[in-house]
Amino acid sequence: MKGEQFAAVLVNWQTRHGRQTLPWQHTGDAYKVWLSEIMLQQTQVTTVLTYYEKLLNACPKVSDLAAASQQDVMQLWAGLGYYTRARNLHACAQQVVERFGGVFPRDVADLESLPGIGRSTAGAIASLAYGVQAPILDGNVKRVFCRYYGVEGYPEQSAVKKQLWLIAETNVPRANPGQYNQALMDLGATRCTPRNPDCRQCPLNESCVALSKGQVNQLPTPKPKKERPELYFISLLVQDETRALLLDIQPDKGVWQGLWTPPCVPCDEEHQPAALLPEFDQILSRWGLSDAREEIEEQLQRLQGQSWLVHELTHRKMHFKVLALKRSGFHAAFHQLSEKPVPRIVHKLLEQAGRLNESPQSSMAQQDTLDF
DNA sequence: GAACCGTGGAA
DNA sequence: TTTCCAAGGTT
Repeated sequence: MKGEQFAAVLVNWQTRHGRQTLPWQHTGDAYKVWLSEIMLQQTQVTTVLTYYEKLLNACPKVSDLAAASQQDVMQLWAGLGYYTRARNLHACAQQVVERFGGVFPRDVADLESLPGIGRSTAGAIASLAYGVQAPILDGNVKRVFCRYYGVEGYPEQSAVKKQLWLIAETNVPRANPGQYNQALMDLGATRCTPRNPDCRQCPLNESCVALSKGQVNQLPTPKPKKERPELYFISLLVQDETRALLLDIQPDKGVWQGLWTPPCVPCDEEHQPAALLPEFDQILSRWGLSDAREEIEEQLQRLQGQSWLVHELTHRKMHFKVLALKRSGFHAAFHQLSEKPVPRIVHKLLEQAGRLNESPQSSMAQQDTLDF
């Protein structure tokens, strides 16, 4: 199928079968399109919706976001993951205000010069918000192209990626580029899915190379598997009667930087108490909790028989055990969870602590609190 | 290039 | 249960 017809078929299909009611669609608002595109990077629509509404409610305009504090932005993002996106989001909003007078540029190169906006996101914003003839190449589009054109090889490989971008550039139409790009994404999300694609209801099924060759389930070529290092931690949950929790900010390197977590001591799978006690001594001393040393020692012994709480990241497999303390009175390092940006694991750890504290006949599950 | 960076849902 | 991967970008 030639480029013009390829686009026409997709646009026609999008009108009848594509998604039309997503909150950032049909707004003509580049701020909303940008916000949704950043949140949707490596993240599914259903996950994004609540975060999108929450952030847009807090920051109706890009100038509101630019004026917010970084901690406020992180808190609005907390739980979504890939937190560099949140820092870039904030920096981008500030640059749009400073460099472009509070209006997102329509030029793709200008868009790409902004933090957190790469080539695909720039094309999405330009085409969806401004009707600029610019291609996109996200995971959905890669999959559609790999199958329709029978492209073999892992899509992130540079030669393959180059070929896919060439296809994307060639096909994007002058007319309705935004709806065409939306069609590609909708097709990938609802018909040309990673598994069990619905080729019967695909508008491209008469000329799809993968379908004609019976290669739909082999394309795109899967990414090579990587070993994930397994990491083990003992986390220390100290909570007072107001539910305030001892939290510390993560350093500017590594996972969860800029977010707040309870102290976590790295260890090995065996985690011998004798080896860990000095580490906990340091933590207790730092937070003025040295009187809890014996209790910690007892709990470390007890932890030996317990199973690990697993938290999987893209490139790490993390294991946690929970050590819980109750403390009364004022501590400057104690914070309400609602007041600090915390990663999801913190909620998991608290749930775990609540379960451990539960008496057998108590069925009331405590959330985000230790049972006093 | 390749490593890094979260989380949740589907099968 | 495990595995895969979702509207990627940055270093």
